[in-house]
Amino acid sequence: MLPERLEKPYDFRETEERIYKKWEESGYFNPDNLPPRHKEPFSIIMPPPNVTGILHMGHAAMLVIEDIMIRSERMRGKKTLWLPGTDHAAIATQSKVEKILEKEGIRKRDLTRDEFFKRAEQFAQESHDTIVNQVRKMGASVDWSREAFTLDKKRSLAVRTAFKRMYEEGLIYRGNRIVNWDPKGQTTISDDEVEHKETKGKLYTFKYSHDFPIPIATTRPETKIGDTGVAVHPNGKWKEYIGKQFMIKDFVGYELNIKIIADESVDEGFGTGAVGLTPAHSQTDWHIAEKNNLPIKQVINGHAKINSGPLEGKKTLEAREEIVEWLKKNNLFEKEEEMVQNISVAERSGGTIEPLPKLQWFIAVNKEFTKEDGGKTTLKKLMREAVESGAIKIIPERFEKIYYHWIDNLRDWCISRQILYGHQIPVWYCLLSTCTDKEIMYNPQTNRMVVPRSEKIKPIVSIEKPEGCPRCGVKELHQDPDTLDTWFSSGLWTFSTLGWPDKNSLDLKNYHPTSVLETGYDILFFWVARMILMSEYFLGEVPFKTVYLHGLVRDAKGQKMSKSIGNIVDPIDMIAKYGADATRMSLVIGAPAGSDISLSEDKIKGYKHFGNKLWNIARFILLHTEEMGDESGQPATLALKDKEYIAEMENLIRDVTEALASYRFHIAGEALYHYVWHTLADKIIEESKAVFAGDDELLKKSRAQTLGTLLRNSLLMLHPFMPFITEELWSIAQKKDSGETGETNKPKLLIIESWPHQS
RNA sequence: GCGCCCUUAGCUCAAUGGUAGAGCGUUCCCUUCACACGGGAAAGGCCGAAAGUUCGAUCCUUUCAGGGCGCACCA
Repeated sequence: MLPERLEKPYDFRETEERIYKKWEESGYFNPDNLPPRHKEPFSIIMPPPNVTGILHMGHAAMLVIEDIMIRSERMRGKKTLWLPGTDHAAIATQSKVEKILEKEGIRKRDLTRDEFFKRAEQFAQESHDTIVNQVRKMGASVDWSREAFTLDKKRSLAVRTAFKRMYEEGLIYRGNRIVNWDPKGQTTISDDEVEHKETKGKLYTFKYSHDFPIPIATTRPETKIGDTGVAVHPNGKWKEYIGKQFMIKDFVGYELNIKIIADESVDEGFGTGAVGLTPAHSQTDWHIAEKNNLPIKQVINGHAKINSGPLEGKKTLEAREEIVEWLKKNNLFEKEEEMVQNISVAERSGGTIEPLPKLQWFIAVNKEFTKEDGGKTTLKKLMREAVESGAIKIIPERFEKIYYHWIDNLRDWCISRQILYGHQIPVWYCLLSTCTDKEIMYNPQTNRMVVPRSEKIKPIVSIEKPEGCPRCGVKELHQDPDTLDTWFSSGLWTFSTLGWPDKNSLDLKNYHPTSVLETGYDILFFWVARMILMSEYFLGEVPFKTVYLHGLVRDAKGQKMSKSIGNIVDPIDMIAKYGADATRMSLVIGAPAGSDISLSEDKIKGYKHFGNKLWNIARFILLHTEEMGDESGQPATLALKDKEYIAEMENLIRDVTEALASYRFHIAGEALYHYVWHTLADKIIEESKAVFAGDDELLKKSRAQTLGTLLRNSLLMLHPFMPFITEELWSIAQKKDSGETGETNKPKLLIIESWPHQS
C-alpha cells in the first residue's frame, strides 16, 4: 500500500510553501525552542543583503551554503542560531532612490533631509519585504524573531556608542587630508571603493618657464597650476638644484613658487627624472609635501573644475587642453607620448575620482593605543593578529595571504560621507561666534553647513543629542550633516545583532564569537576585515572563528552575470520553474570554496530530475517495506548482500560527514547525489526487484529492512541540501509508520532529527 | 611592478600520488508493474608544454605559454 501522497508525482510548488510554514510554526528556527539535547551553540550571522532591490544568485548561493551548515549542525545536536538581516547600504540605496525621484521629476534638493530620508526608508522597506520573501522561498532556516537591519534603532545605538568610544580613544579623528572625492556622487569614498581602470593616456613633457632648469613630465597638466615643488632623486642628475626655489611669474596666467626637493621615491628612469609636486591633488605628492613642508595649493574644486584664476570654472579636461596649447604657444612644450595609465573611478557612481584635501572623519589604523590588558597595539595589528594567530581561519586558505597584503597597504579609513541616507554622525557643533572664531554659513532647510567647514569649530561627540553646548551653554546645536560609511555599521554586525552595547545580553554571551562567517570573497576587505577590526577593538575577541568564502555566480559560459549582457539567472524564476531544492543543489555541487560557480538553467533542471528520482526511490521502497527503519540499527537477520549495502551506507555517512566538517559542501553533495542515483537506484533497487519477485520470505524481509535504512539515512543526509522534498518524504514515511502503530506517535520533523551515526 | 588563481570529455566545471567524474550535449536500444523528470548500452580525455622528485604524477617541485583576478602613490 502506497501512502496517498506518494501516488502522485512530486509537486514542489504545492509542497515547498507548505513545508516552510510547518517549519516556522514548529519554532525550531529559533534556538530557544530547540529540544534539550541541543546544547552547544552554533551561530551564523547572515551577511545582510543590501536593500537596493532583489536577491541575485550570489545571495542564493550564500543562503544555501549557510543553510547547509545550520541544518546539518542542528541535526548534529547543536543549538543553532542563524540570524537574518538587511543592510541599508548608504550610497547604493541613496543613488537608487535618487533615480526613482528623478523619474518622478523630483530633484533631491527640493526635498528636506527628512523628506528624502522618508522616501529612502519607504524604498528600503519595500525592498526588505521582497528580500525576506525570497529568503523564505530558498528554504533558509533563519530565526526571524531576531531579524536586524543595519539602520534600525538598536543598530543605531551601537553605531553611536562605537563612534564615541573610538573618538575618545583618539582612533576616530577629524582631519584635513586628501580624500577620494567623487565629483559625480558629490561625496568622499573609501580607498576600497575606488577602482583602477586601465586607460590610454598621454604623458606630456614641458617646462614651467624658460628660466626653470628641469623639464617635468605629467599626465595631468591641469593640476600643474597647483604645483609647489619638484622632487628629484637625491643622487640623480638634477641633484645640483636641490634646495633651490624658483618663482614663476606667469604659468598660464598663474604664479608658481616651486621648491626643488629630494625624495628617494623618484624613479630616475621614468619621464624626466623629476616629479612636479601637486600636494593638493595627489596622495603621493601630499606625503612628500608634508615631509618637506611644501605649501598645499588647491586648484580643483569638488565639481572637478578649476577653482580660481584665468581658468576658473573650466572642467579639468578643458583646462588640460588649454594648458597644453599655452605651453606649445610659449615654446615650453617638449613632447607628448602615448601611455597606459590607471584611472581611478568610483565603484558606485562611475565618476572619475578627484583627490582633494577635505575636512573629514577618519579611523586611525596605525595609531597606538592601550588594550585592556595594558599592552599597546594598533587597529592594523589587531586585524593582522586575529588571522595570524589562527584565531580566525579563512577558507580557502589562500585568501589569508590576500588579506595580509591588503592590511599592509591599509591607510586611515575615511568614514564620513556627504550623503543623506545612513547613520548621521553623532557629532554636534555649537555655531555661536563665542564658541568659534569663524563665521559659518548654515542652511537650516537642508541641515547643511555650507562652508567653510572648519577645524576651529569644536566637535561635541555624544551618543544622544546633547542638551546644550558644554562651553557656552547655548541650546541650539547642529549635528554634523555627514553620514557614516555603510561599512562602519556593518563592521559591528556580528555583535550589534546580538545585543551590544548591552554587555549583559544573553545572546552576546551565548553566540559570540560566531561560528562561521560565510560570504563572497569580493567583500573580504570591505566587510570581513572591518568586522575583525571592530570586534577585536570593542569586545577583545574575534567576530567569528571561520570565514568561508564563496565565489561569484557566473553564467554557463563563465561570464559575469550582468543586466547589459542579459544573462542574469534569477533565483526566484528558477525556484518557480524547478523548485528551491533543485536551485540549491545547483549552487552547491561543483562549487568549492573561493572559486566561481558557473550556472546554467540546464544544471538546475538536472537537479530537479534528481528530486524526481528521489521521490520515486521512496515510492519503490515504501511500496515494499512496512517502515523506513529506525535508529535501533540493523537486525541480526540481515542477508549477506544487505550487510554489504549497510556497510556501503556507513562509508557514505563517514564521507559526507567528513566533507561537511571540512567545509567541502560540493563533495558532500556530489557524494550523496552519486550514491542515491547510481548506487541506491541503479544498482540496489534494480537488484531488489528480483528479490521481491522471488519467494524467499526471509530474503524479502531482510531487503525491505535494509532499503528502509538506506532511505532513512539518505533523507537525513540530503536534508541540509534539499530540505523540502526530504522533509515531505519524511513526513509521508512517518505517517505511514504512525498510522499503523496508532495515533499517539506525533510525527517528528526531519529538521530536528539526529544526523546518522557513524560507525 | 607585487601577489594569487585557472588551463581536465563538444560546452561549463569537479575530484584524485596508483583503473579520471557531474550537468548539459551526441549515437543506439527499451514505454519492464518506483520514475520517459526514466532505464540500458556507447562514443568522447596521452588531465596546457617541458624538465625534475617518486616504484609510480593529471595531482608535488621548477620553468614556460595562454587566460582570469586582487593589490599598487609610475609622476
